[in-house]
Amino acid sequence: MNERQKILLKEIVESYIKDAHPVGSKALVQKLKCSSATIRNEMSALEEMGYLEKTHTSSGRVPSEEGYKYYVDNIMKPKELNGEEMLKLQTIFSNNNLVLSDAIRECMAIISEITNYTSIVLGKDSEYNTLKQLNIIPIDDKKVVALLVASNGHVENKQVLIPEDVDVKEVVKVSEIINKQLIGTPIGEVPSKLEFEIKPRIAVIIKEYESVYSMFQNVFNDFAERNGNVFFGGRVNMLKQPEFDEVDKVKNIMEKLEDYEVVKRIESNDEGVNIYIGEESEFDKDVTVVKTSYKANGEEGTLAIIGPTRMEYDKVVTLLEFLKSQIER
Amino acid sequence: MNERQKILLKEIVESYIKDAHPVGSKALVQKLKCSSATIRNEMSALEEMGYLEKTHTSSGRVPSEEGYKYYVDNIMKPKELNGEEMLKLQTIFSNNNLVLSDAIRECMAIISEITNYTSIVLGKDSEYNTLKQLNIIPIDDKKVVALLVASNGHVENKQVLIPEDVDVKEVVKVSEIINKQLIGTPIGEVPSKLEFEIKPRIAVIIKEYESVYSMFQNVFNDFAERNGNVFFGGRVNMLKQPEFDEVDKVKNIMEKLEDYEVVKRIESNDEGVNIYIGEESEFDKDVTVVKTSYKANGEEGTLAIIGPTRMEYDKVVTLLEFLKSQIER
DNA sequence: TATTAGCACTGAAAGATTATAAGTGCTAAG
DNA sequence: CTTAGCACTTATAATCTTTCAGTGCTAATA
Repeated sequence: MNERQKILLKEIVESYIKDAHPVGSKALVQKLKCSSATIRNEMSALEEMGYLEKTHTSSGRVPSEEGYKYYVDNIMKPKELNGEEMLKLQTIFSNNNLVLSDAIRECMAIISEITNYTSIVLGKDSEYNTLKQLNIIPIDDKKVVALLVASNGHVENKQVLIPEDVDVKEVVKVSEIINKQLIGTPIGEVPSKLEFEIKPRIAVIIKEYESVYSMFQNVFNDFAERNGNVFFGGRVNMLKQPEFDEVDKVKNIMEKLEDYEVVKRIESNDEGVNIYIGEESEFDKDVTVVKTSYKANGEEGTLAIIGPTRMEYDKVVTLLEFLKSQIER
Repeated sequence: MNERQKILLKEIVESYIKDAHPVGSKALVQKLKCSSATIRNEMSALEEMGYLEKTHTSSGRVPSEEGYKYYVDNIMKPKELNGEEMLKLQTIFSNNNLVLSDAIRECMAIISEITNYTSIVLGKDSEYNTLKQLNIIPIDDKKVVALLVASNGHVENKQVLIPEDVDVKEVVKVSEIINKQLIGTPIGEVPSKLEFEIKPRIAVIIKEYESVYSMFQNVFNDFAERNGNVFFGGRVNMLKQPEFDEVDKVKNIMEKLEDYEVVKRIESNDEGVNIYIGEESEFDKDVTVVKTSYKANGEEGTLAIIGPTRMEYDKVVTLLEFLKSQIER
């Protein structure tokens, strides 16, 4: 691709991102300093190469998925953030009462507001995240609250009814065994340890051990695959984009966002900021997902922005990179 | 309103609920056993009275807000549930591992699925709900997890950074004082007791008591006005209704659903099932909110269904009543 | 050889026109 | 009081026309 074609692609992508209208040759004579005929020639070359598309035979050009990709990989320059926005994000990190994961969520909510895209924070239990404590708090003689605290500070709580034939005291006793035995175990390994190390031990001391065991199994399973660890910011922003003007399309995307299985797949392990445009976003041909992972103080997870393919890539990438740098300080 | 007019209104409302088409006079000759001209006369009487509307001069009739209200208050009969649906809901309650609040949420999710409307469960801290326990669990020397357990089994957890100049041990000490002093205090009164009874006491033993106090204040404030107590089921269902075919309209409604202040206003204290049609729904002129309160084992809250004014009122009311009866057993 | 002016052509979008169908209200007769 | 009959209304859909923003191609030009 020659230099002029690059400039042309850049201008087309940026103009289309800006106002969602197909770009015609005349609109670019100023920028390219050549006639519209020349631009048309280059445009049709770029179309040949697969970087541009027409909405109909005589319309202006629109970037194709490939076009966006090329733009993102080879043309786009990081956009410097405006001071106000940077300040907003920094202020949150300088608030000392705020714990990292809350700060991240607040920042992503702000980024959603700034950009009008939807943001997602996907927490992850690292393999270094271990069981710190299990508390059983009796509420009445039928119900206890099980509290699980992980070494990274995450807490899961679950109310459980104790089986008819079991005494609260026995449940507490089991929890003490678990505490002695399993503290320090990586969260992922807890269920299996529970089965092979704890179950036999409680079988000895409690008659109805099956039901007690399955009660704890229940609690820990929830912990291991907990869905509570997802945060959404600006979910409604999706509805503000002109490409999502059909309720049906929005419905499809929203349904995917409600489906934990789909959202979980966004998870990233890549240090860098990655961009999934169109079909590869797995949401819709007109959707882009920008994501990166973060890691700090034992906290670990994914930051993602989801919006139209016609996205302000430079801004989003810069914002995510900036937030990431703040997190890792 | 004479008998025939009642029947007419019933048929029009039900037909419109069923397929969202304005109802013409001819379509009803079968049901009313009189000529279309007679029906037209009655229709125009009902329109005069404000129960029907036309979408344009020569269209069929559509129920007005008043029409729905009259239908709901004076005509509608509770619909008997089909066995399969009843069974689904009952099964959830017969699952013994499931705690009441979780069962309620699952049921409302199912009701959303059955009806294609959106469901909301709004928990409420009753005045009988008291502080059961405060745990401080040190994560590292800068961070602790504060766990608050209420007498109804609800748990709130918050990670907090301890102020620079304060030692973890002091924080734990304060938590012990709070535990001794405040257990059994209704949640709503905790913040003020904290200020007037606890603050003076910790001032004596800790130098930097201001920052420790504000830390706890922070934690308890969150507990008192916690937003985590809202559950949504079938949020996307809104998008399936033909009256919500404009993205803009959907956007407005969705924005309100995201706004805790608005959602909180749904809260009901009424034993019965109440229906708020159109403007009085506070969401949109085409939205209806059906809601009722529940109370059982110290759990208390509101069940609400939100959908189009063109709602299957009989079914929704029956479902809510059935669920309520299950809860209160 | 690369650029550009010129021009015929294309298709979407918007407006005008018409036909159709589903409904109404009103009148007059049963 | 009910109903048949009919003129009238309006949305909806289909067809046609115009306009306009764009194209691609050709031939002339630097």
